[in-house]
Amino acid sequence: MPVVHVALPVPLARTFDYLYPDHARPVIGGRVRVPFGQRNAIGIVTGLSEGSTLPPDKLKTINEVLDERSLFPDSLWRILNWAIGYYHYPAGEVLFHALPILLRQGKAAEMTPLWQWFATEQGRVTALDTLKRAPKQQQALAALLSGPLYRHEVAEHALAEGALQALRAKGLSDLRAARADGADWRRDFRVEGERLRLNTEQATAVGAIHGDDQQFAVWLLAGVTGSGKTEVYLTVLENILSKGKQALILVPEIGLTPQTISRFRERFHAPVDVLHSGLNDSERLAVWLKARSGETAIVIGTRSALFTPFARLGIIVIDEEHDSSYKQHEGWRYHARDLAVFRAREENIPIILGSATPALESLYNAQQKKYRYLTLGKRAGIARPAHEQLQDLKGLALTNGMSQPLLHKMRTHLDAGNQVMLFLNRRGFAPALLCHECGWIAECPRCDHFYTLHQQQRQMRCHHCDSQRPIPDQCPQCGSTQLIPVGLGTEQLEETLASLFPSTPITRIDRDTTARKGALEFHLAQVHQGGARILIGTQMLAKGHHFRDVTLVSLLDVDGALFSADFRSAERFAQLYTQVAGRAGRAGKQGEVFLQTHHPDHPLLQVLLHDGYMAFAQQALAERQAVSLPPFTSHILFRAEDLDNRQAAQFLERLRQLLDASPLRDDALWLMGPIPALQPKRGGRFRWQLLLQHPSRGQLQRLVAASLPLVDTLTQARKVKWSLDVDPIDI
DNA sequence: AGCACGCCGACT
DNA sequence: GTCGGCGTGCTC
Repeated sequence: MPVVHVALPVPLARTFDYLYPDHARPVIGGRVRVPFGQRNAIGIVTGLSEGSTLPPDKLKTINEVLDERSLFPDSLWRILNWAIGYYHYPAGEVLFHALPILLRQGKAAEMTPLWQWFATEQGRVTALDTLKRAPKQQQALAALLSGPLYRHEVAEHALAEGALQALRAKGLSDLRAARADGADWRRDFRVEGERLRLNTEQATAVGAIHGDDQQFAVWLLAGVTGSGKTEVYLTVLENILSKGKQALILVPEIGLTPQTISRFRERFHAPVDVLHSGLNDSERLAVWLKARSGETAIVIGTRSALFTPFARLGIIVIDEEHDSSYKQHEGWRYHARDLAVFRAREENIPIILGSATPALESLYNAQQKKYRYLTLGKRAGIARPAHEQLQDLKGLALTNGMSQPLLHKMRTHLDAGNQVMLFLNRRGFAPALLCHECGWIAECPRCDHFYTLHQQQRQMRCHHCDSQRPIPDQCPQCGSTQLIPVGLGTEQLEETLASLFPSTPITRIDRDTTARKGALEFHLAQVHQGGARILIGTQMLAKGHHFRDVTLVSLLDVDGALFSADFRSAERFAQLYTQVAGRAGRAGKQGEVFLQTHHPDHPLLQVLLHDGYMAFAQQALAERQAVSLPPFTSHILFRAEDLDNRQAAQFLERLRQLLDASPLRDDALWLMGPIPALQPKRGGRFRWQLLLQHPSRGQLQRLVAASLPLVDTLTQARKVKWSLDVDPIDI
């Protein structure tokens, strides 16, 4: 009895067997509609076989076959199936994750016609003057006279749908379904726009990649900020695209700037598609289809763009490869950079990992000769490296977190007509609200975490669970009205600076000021136009934004970043610092970086400042090796949470016993836990974790793979919410 | 994840 | 007497 194995989007490791339908032929990698419990579900066929382990009378029949061919090119199919095993995540969830929403819902995997506005015959002969009383319609008709306009482009042309509808009512315009032009870009591909002249290092890098760009190779391109990595990508792409092959560019979540996109668009006479958060579901599907058919040449996108199918993929570029947004933080916790390397191998194409501050893992791989190392050490153009100054805060009076020397520096730079950028990694007004009489502190009951005071919104907010409460007038414990904010956040910093520099415009960029769509772009534009002279921001501000007139950059709270329980915090700080330092003083102006700390002698700071990121990285790698941390060992982290603060720990304890008892367990395995998570309570749930560490990734994988089927037999498994994180980056 | 079944508390 | 709370179990 031949059956079809189907993966369904449910958190279950197994697939389900179905009988063939009468008139259609299911294919591996294609979707089917099947009865599942009481409902109908869409599944993906993972295999066809001659029989099932279940008796035939238990099997149901496939209702409908949705695809005549696989939705996944072979290489993508192999990667996803490998990832199911590596991340120990249910097949259905992984496969569905890799599809656009509309395909998950069962929509056809074919181009839907795009609606296009055009001027009717009557519209074309009508004099524009007759629409004098309706300027919007006049504008719209004028636009149509120069050519038809896709409906989704209406807003981009600053036109209104309403005006076009009004024209239609007058018989001057109409809508028609149009296929997007299916012209083959390869026929008239050419490089256009202004090519920058490459310096020696850039030319060497391009030459090396160019010389070996027809097969798998991982290139780690370590280029200091401003050294022209993008120009290297563009030049390498010329060769790939001219052979008719496509390119995939991954960028971090907030690195998707209009400037980056336009550089790709301007350089090549070829279609460039961007997968950004502003797209709706059908636009995403359109990009997916165009990439699969080979109709688009370049796809630029964030993490999930990795799963785009391509007809002829020729290269992958991961920009800012160290960025933590490449790691998915919930559900299927894949790392897009790691999967991209795997994909490049499967496709037998080159991949470029670019960063000014490569991840220690990547540098280690380069040392192991798995990656080929290219370096760009010179800042392109006339920019000079920034001066660095460590300010010892011990014994100094602080004005809301700022020392006198810093304020003095700020004045000097502002007086010279330049901009100043201040980093403080704490949004809100103050991180706590305290009663002056009795010492009571406002705490979120669901997280046991202090509420952050947000004065503008007149609220206290918990930054862990996002709950909010009004600011109390009185202490609930003693009734005192003397409630005082403790500590410093960006909101308060802005207020303080506004009184210290009353005539200087200030812009604050953090999650609170950029929550509204387009708000970030608005603030950035304001800074670029010089409308803001002091910039205050959290880490958000560090990534990818280049401001020409910023000459002073300051990290106000270095110590907060330096002393943390997470062994990766030093690496992250070094990356932030290096990125930030690179922001100061471009365009020929001398930049300065000003660090405030109580520990100016900290060895990490010393190495970082005197010898730079790469020297720091060498030292950090040596330390990791000495204490057997990644990349010298491999981690798998089990997390569990409960409501009573008993079950999660119990579950992990039983899991630990189970792992200890496994025949695959060896002496090299190091088990840590169960211990409370770094954030032990969140949203009313108690969180625990169990860390597995092993020098051999393969051994660790085999142990976990063999033990997981037994986890479901633990009685606590259903009572707690548990998950597994392979190669966790926040422990 | 959904969805049904099932067995105990506050309502017309 | 019923509506509905969410614990438990199953989905080819």
